[in-house]
Amino acid sequence: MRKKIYVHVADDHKILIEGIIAIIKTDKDIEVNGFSLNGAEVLEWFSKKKNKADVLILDITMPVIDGIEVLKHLNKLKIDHKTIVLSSYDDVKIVEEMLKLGCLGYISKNNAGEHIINAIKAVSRGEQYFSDDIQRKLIKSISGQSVPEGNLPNKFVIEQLTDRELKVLKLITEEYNTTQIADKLNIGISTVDTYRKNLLRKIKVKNSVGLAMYAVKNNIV
Amino acid sequence: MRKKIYVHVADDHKILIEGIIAIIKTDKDIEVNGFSLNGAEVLEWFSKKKNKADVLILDITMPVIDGIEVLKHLNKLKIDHKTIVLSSYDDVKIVEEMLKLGCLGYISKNNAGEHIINAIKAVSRGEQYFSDDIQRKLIKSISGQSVPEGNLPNKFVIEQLTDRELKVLKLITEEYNTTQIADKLNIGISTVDTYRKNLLRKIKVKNSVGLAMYAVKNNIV
DNA sequence: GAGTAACTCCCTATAAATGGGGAGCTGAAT
DNA sequence: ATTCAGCTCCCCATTTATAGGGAGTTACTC
Repeated sequence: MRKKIYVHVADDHKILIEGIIAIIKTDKDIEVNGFSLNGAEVLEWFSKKKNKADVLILDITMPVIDGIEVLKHLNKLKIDHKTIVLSSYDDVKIVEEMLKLGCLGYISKNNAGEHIINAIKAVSRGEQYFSDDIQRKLIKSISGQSVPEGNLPNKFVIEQLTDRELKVLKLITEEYNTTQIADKLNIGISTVDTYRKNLLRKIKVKNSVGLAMYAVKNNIV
Repeated sequence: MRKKIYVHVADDHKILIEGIIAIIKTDKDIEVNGFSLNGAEVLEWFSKKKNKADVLILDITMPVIDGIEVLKHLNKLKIDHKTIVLSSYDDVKIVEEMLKLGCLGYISKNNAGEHIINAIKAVSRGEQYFSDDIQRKLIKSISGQSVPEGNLPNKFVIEQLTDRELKVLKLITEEYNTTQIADKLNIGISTVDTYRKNLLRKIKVKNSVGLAMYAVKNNIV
């Protein structure tokens, strides 16, 4: 019998983790030996030497630290990882960004079930694995638009947001306008304006709607 | 041996459906005999007479028709249902709205795994079932703020959006401004203004950020 | 003690969004 | 044949957001 493959699962929805565990149980070569509910837990788990997983299944949108940041930190900490990204956002740019960060597999949540076992086995051998729909999108992107090589990544390189900026961002997503936010935080309108300007610059979006979308996608709200 | 409980699962993420099926498989009294990936499919399934499920497990946020609308339609069509709502939004107001629409159980996705079997058995007997965190929130809401009885529901009673309104809504979430939307749709700026006004009125939010938040929460984007 | 980051506020000016109304046209349904 | 919903566009007026800049305070680090 061949060596067991140990898997760590990270997703902020426990039901999804449990589902994956249940699916993986059907294959006796694979075993889930750890899971995390947010990015910080992943890093903590992997930084403990006694813990070891052959494959990391990683959701992108998680609270505290998101999947993108997790990969960056793992790389920075020189922690070897074979990561499968599990995502509801099938934006090609994000796929490419994750690939640059060293993930080996990318599966859309829409059809993860049929792919997850094969994906784990493939990446544990060091191979790449993408679910059908991701493959289609990647091919379309490459063939169709010949992917503008240089200008993808920095959309995701967000400067750290300060406490105040985060508070303002949260209130923006709750549909408050500048005056109301100023009232709620007991600061001046100009100050809120400044924070919004900082947010727009840092997150690189065009307007408050963009801020809100960023907040949702990154579980800040 | 007692009679088997048949379950229909509705969620737009197939992996979640598969996870639930895998979990339910561990109990031999329960069997999943159908699933849907959106609200329209649920209604279609239940309106066919040969199909029958004792329990419907229903996600709130689904494309085409969301969980709230599904319950309304089931009620309108006089289709008997024992529904467990499965949700990531633990807003008490939504829980109460769903209860008014006749759902028997309400489980947060965060701890669905440990609850789902018991919840199915409970509601199949006609009992109510809520996961711990939902119970806590309901109690807190009732005891703490003595729930303003009358003013909850209509936040969720959304008039049907037209094709054009949906297109505009989608473009708003993509950070386009009125002029750019007008260009993209080859219509006048005033027209886009009209659609935005209609959207604000129908969805009952204060600004475009509110529209964007509604759109993500309802998987319109 | 100089530097820096975060927090705070201000000015000016333009662009955009919001709120209220009205109104014509079309195609499908009763 | 009329009604009605959806699509389209317009008017007016006001509020808000966006964009560019500057600048003072604290608090913490090197």
